[in-house]
Amino acid sequence: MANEQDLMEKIVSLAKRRGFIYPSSEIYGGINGFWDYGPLGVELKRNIKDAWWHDIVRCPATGPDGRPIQMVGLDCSIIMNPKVWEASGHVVNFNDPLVDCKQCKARFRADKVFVACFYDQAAYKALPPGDTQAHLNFVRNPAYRFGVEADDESQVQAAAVAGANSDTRRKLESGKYEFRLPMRVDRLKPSDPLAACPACGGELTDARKFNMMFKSHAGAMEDSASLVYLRPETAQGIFANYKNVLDTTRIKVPFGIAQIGKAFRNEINPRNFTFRSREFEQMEIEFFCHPSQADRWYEYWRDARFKWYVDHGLKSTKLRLRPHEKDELAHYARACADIEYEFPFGVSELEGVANRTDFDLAQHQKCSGRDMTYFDDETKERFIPYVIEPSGGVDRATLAFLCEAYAEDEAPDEKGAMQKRTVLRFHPRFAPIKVAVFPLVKKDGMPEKAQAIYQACAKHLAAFYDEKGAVGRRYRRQDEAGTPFCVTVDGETNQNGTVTIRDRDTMQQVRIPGDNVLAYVRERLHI
RNA sequence: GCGGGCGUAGCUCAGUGGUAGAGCGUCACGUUGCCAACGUGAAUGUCGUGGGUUCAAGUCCCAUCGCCCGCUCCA
Repeated sequence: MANEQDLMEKIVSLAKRRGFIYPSSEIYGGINGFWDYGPLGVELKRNIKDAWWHDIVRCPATGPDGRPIQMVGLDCSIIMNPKVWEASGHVVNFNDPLVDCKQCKARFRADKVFVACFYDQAAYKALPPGDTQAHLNFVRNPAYRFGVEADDESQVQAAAVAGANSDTRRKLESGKYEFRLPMRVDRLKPSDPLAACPACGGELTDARKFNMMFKSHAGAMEDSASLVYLRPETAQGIFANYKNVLDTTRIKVPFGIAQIGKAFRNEINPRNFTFRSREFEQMEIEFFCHPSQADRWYEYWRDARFKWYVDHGLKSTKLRLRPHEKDELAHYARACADIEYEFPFGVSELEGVANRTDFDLAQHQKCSGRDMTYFDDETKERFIPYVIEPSGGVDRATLAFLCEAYAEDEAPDEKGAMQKRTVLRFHPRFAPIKVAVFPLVKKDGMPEKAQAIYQACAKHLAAFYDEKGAVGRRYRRQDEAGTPFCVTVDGETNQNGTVTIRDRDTMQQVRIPGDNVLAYVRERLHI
């Protein structure tokens, strides 16, 4: 763990030092949960988004039905009519503290749930005096404690007795049991094991407001009528536009709508560098299909998305595909799998693939009054499509690729002694800079020739020119930026026009004609 | 949210209540001949922020913000 912690610190440090990721508004002390991407970071992140958009929208694969996948893009506004969030369930119980049962997943208003105990007097008196732990264990024994829903404290005992079984009631009447310790659940200390679910007796989570949406006001008046939310997910914008897309594109089920965009969640506890941020970017597909085909499409997208991460360099040994257990599923989902990556700080979710059924469209149909059904002209069938949702975090993917790329190896210095080298082994598609061009020294016309090669490359791909300091240092700098190739103009260039081109990972150099640099790089990087 | 640790130069970090420091990095000039070269010089700090104690605070106290770790949480 110490090593992993060191590794994460090195990555954070490198990210800052080389301009990948900075703390947001750092000159004012930063702000918890917000991050900025620097010059290299913005290229990395953009490359990831571009690759996703290309592979999903522009050039989609063949689906499980043997036909090319139908996919269109969308870019929705961040602020929408608040009714969207009422329909989606995000606004539920806005002001009320809520608790969830960890066991049965039921949700209650914390100020309406009380916990108490029926003490077994005989057992209680038999406890060794002065043994605090024994008393605590006694009180927390699930056999005695219970939760009950009641409007206020005065009703707790009656409600508890009414809910008790006949055996318990007899013991209460005979004085063997005593009613004790009624306590509102949101007044317990966080995570107090006394908290018990009124439905099943299971352990409850801490009381908290579940609404994590950032709020603002649209218009001049800051009243409840002007209240709006920053979207906490991009999905609802797609559902809200589902009918528009159907009506304007001649697209047919099965098809998908893809979107990349910012979302905002007022996380209680941002943590782990950019992994859990309050402002983040999602790349998300809502794939609409016939209910009978949903399982098949779910499996297809789950496996396709997993493979995408593997194909772009995440080691399969560090990736997990974790299907959710039945009791772990959200209320709207019939199946869900997380694609997880083994970050230095632990295994965490990169992307979730869920079968959301017709929950969202049915919800919007109900709340908006608009018809969300689809009519299949071939089968003459009318239905609300099921939705398969692969939803990935762009910032999480960026962080995963950054962590995966980070490597330290050894390289000989000028005198032949081995020195530690830090190198980012990015997939070529993601490397922020594809090729760097150097003159070996700043004389004999080398800078001019190098500039010409740089200019030719820069028209087609991300290139970088550097003539400062020793060439070895420039190589190492590019290693830390993850640049796959470095081109050096030297004395021989003057004689025959050839340059050296150095590979980031092997550090081997080959001589090629200066005119061939662009073609060479494009061929090797498949771009 | 709770508990613990830490905030000093771009990075990593020293710093005993008494002049603000090192290594690396950055920049300039010179030198150069392929993997963090060398020489000379330079820039960079409200010591996270705000109060307090003191003749004097980077150092002690309080608050606050941020980061890290553990727990919790992540519809």
